[in-house]
Amino acid sequence: MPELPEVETVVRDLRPRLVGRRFADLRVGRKKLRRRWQPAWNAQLKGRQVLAVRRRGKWILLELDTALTLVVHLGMTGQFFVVPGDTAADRHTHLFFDLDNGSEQLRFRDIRRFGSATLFASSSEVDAFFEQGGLGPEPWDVETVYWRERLLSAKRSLKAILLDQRVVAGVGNIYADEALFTARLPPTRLGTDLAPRDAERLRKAVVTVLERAIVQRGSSIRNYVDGTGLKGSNQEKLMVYGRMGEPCRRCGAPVARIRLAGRSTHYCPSCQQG
DNA sequence: ATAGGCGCCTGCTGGC
DNA sequence: TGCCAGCAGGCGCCTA
Repeated sequence: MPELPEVETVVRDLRPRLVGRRFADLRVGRKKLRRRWQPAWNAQLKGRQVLAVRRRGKWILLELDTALTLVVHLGMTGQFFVVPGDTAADRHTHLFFDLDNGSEQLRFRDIRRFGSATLFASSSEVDAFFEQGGLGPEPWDVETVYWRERLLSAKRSLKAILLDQRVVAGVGNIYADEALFTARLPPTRLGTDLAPRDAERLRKAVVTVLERAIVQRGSSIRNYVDGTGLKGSNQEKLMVYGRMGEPCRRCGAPVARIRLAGRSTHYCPSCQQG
């Protein structure tokens, strides 16, 4: 579900609500998430204070005192938000953190449970974890030369390249399609076939669509909510994603949908011939 | 070395 | 109404 803009919105919402506060108590549901919760973490987390809330790619990092870091991924349907402690919870809510006196709670809710929460003992362990996964740079840190190298390093479609978290961190299915539309490049084009000026246009388009989506507080297609439980509005601004058969907002031709890189892929056959 | 398929899960929609 | 297929903001593993 959530890509970089959605995760960034959650982080920005959580930051003022969490920094400086303590996990007075916590409760963990029985259903397992993608990465197994270790029972020993309960005792380690209890009483910890939140020092910082950060994002790296689609990962959320809660930095705690005593160097602990809770690393959360929202998967497809994950939600991470603060609500009054007496708010009703359903069977899909898996983690409950009482903040200070428990008048408010940080909760992790995830219908499909592709999400995860993992406790690391230090920031260097977190770094090693990202290193091991080969997590690429944040989109705004992608340099022209690096980008060119990555496009040329393998013979695969632009869509597959954009979805590869090792190339650039944070882009998912929605914003890959949106960036390709903005750059006016077909998703099936091979990275090895891009002229330098096309590559540069795509690099910039990724940043543009992500920044716009952050301003709109993310795209709520189905399940996504921000750090307070509210929907974003970027779904109203999408140019191609989820619009198969509808007229292209630029030229009026019907938006097409194909299967590419294992994912549903939307594009305008007329605009994206680059 | 890449694409494609599957698995992990649950819920929703559309067709018959 | 019921059933079944197909779909979904992710990602890791396997095979050819």
